Amino acid sequence: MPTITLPDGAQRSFDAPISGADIAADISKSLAKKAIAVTVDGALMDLDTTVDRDAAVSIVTRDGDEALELVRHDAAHLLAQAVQALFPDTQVTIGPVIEDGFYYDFARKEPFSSEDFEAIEKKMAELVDADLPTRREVWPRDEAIAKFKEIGEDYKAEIIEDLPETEDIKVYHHGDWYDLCRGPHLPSTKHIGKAFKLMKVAGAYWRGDANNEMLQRIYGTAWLTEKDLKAHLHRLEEAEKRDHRKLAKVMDLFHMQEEGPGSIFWHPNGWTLFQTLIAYMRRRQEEAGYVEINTPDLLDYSLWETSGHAAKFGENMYSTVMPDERKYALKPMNCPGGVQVYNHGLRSYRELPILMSEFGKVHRYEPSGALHGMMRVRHFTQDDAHIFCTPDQLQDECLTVVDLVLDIYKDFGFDDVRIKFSDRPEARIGDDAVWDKSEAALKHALEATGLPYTVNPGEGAFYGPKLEFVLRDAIGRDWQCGTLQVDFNLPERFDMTYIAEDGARHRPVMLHRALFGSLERFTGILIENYAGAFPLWLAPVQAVVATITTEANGYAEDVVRALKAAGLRVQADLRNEKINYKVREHSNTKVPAILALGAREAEERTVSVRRLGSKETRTYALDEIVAALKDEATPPDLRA
RNA sequence: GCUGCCGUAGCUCAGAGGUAGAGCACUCCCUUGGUAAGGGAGAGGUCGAGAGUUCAAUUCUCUCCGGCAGCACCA
Repeated sequence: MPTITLPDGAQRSFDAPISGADIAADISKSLAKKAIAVTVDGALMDLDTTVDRDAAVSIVTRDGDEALELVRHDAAHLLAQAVQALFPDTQVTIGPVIEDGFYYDFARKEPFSSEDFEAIEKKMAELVDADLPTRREVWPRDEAIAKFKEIGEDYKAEIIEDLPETEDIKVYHHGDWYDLCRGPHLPSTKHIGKAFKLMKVAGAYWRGDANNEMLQRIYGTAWLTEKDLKAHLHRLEEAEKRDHRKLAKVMDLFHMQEEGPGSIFWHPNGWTLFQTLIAYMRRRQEEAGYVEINTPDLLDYSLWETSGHAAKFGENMYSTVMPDERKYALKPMNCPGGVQVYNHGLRSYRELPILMSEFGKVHRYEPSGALHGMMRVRHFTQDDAHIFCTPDQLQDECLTVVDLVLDIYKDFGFDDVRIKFSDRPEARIGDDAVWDKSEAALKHALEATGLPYTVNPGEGAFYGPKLEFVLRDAIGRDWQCGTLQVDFNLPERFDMTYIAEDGARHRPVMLHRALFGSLERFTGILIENYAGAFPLWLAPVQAVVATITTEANGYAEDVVRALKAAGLRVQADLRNEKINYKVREHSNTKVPAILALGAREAEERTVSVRRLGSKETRTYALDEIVAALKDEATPPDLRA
């Protein structure tokens, strides 16, 4: 006879197995009305689940934390039900909950278009109004396969065939319509509500495998209330305004054109930002004991065969046979170049660790569909470095890199960096003892930060484990920026050695690390992170001196000269335009400080300053504002 | 690379089987104006490229190139 324990600690005993719904009813009438599911010993289950043993039970209502996921999952079913009602020639496959919503993958010859959405949404709303009750059935495996095959749902049949023998084949009915599903689900369609919206349709491979047929995936978003839905749509709109591709146009940072797919034409403003980032990184690295090198972009293909890139990465490499009949390839990575520098001469253990950095431009023939603004390009600059050290030094070096990268991200306002740890993959080189050591070193360095991280089992490089530092863009996409990898492979392939204390040659360990990762990608992330409103030290144009009347032109030139002398990036706007016009234009292009000058300022040797994002103006003495801006424009690493 | 959508002036976009329009930007003129668009005039396009259908294609069809969304890929 079950005794159930409620979240507040209260216990209730029942004479016979009892359903979640009845437990709710036993507690209160109002709760029974609001109940949509139960958790039994922490596991979320259907409301009609029968509890036949002692357990901790809580009744889930629409106010509970679990409600949103249930609503979204039911919304996915609702979508499938509506689609099959309207387009009977459609097969269903899977429809999971994702961040902010759900999707459902359909197989149908005719493409869906977003024009179909209105009709589908209308149908979904009708099904909600119909308040179709949910009914769960457990079917014998063979019958389930036969049934789904019979009704032409081959994908469902395939899913069941692949389910473990031990798993119940659960089928959820919503009215007449039914779907294979693990559950749980809401008691009826009414509980889904109508705060959902279909967002987009796109192709997706069956079971995520590019060798399989392509299905049509319809994405939707679903929320508990209309207000939440509106807020979400508003957030999306706001995020779109931060899109670096749009802002880069407005701010005149770079452009791309057809002849160079995935290639950036840096404009003066963008290049200034790029160079500011490099200068910053160069200082940080120098301070951390790095030396900087530079190696050729184009090298004989044999080098890439030695390194293993030809075999592993060849499809992504640009290569060409020249009139001298030699085959050359543009470097897709900097590491072999760095190794050549290391190998040029004998190395002593006394030199190690060697921290060798290179701002190297790498060239990768990325799949056309992967290209995305500055985030995924075919030619990009890495703030790369290779650390050559003894196995004993490995752990300390990892730790130093992790500390450095996180400290650097802080300078750019990134506090919530996602970190991923990827360990040994199936296909790998090196014996397990070496992997044990390298994984432990990397993991220890990571854990020393105290930051949360996720593990990607088996996702490491074939030559060693890696850390990825992931930043999120304005539209919610995650991009890997920094990385730290342990490598036992290249030292082997390139026969790298150092002379140890014992006078014999030993094999060094190599760390690959990039902190920004790609300057191009990091710039894109930065634009979105700041919505273009850069802190002064990063802003390509830090101040504009705008005249109100031509009478102030002479004085404006003095002001510009004074600001330039203080090392500031400043432009004069002496155009015959009203100050309103100038303020508007320079605000739109995100100039952090507008210094307006009229007859009064010229007379008093002052400037009237308006800062981006503020409507106020303040008047300063010239010396005062020059000093203040100079101070503010000091990069974070150069501050006292 | 795959599926779908898209490609018109520097930018944002409208348009239609009879060879093109707006706003902003640009040039010139007037205006010297005090913190988010002063007024006027002018210039600017092989309608992504190629082929086909048609009396006629920028518009319809096909191929290619490029972009967007997602998938796959991604040190």
